[in-house]
Amino acid sequence: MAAVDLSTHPGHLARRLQQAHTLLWTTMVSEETTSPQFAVLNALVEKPDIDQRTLSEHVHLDRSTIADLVARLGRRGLLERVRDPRDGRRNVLKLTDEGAAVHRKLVTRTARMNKVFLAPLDEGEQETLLRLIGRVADAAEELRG
Amino acid sequence: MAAVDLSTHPGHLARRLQQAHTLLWTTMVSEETTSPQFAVLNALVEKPDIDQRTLSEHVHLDRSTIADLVARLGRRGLLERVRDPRDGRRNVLKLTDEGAAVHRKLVTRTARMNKVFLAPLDEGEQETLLRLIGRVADAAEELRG
DNA sequence: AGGAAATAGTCAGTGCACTGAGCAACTCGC
DNA sequence: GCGAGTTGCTCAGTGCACTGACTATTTCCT
Repeated sequence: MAAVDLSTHPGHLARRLQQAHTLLWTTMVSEETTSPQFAVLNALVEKPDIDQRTLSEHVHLDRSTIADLVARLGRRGLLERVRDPRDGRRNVLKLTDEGAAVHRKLVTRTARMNKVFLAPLDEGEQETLLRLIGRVADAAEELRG
Repeated sequence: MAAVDLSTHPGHLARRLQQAHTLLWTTMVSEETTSPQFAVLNALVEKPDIDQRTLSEHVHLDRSTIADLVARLGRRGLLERVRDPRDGRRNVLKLTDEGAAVHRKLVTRTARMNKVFLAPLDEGEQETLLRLIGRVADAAEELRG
């Protein structure tokens, strides 16, 4: 069996895309706060005081990953975990002032970075790319919702 | 500062795409052999007896990651690492018969999986998606080649 | 030939991401 | 109101992926 051309394999391309993104992120956005961490901060700005389960659905990460991630952000003082008095299973997540400040700073930087990242495509292509990735990801998540 | 819509962020979408792909891979292709591992096997079918450095360029992974990955494949008997007698720094990688057999088996399965993965898009859109991702990834890799 | 620079690989450390097992707390049905 | 099932979280284990520091080998320049 001959070798296959990986440039026609969406999984391989997805990995390369994410890898390229991570590299650009650390140089243009932040060395301390990663892209998934920003996603968590952003979700907490949008919906304050949610629990980890709800958060994990919002950012599309599983509960174990969220637990690690939130613990790291907690250690850096960007958020607090408070046991829900109404429901003792839940950790209610509260963004600290510092967490909100970090989010504010990164919002502008990510916007700048996204421009650079997508610069090789014209505006129509950029819109197409985002829409097509979204459709494939949505459909796949549907399968194992 | 208000929250941002992550569905317009290519990095977030890239992560979701890769995540969806990984999930489908483990159910449709293999539970033991991951997609990056398949990329390595495939590279060794295409170019036998290369060293880890060359391999890392082919599959777009850095040398530490390759070392781990190759060690795992070696432990499973899918390849062998031989010190190059011509150049004592190099590990020459040799696919075993079993490694070649695993590759053969996975080639057909990945083809099937890619079809399912991209099924939400029509044929033209599929081609567009792969091409656009490729261009963005290539350009970003160019920056820090 | 002999020392400086480049190259291949390893190792430690950090972070993302998943599964599967297990625990504590809540809800529902009777 | 009590037991069964569900839900939220944690923990251990594995694998991907990077940086930065280090070792060993080769190459290149004088």
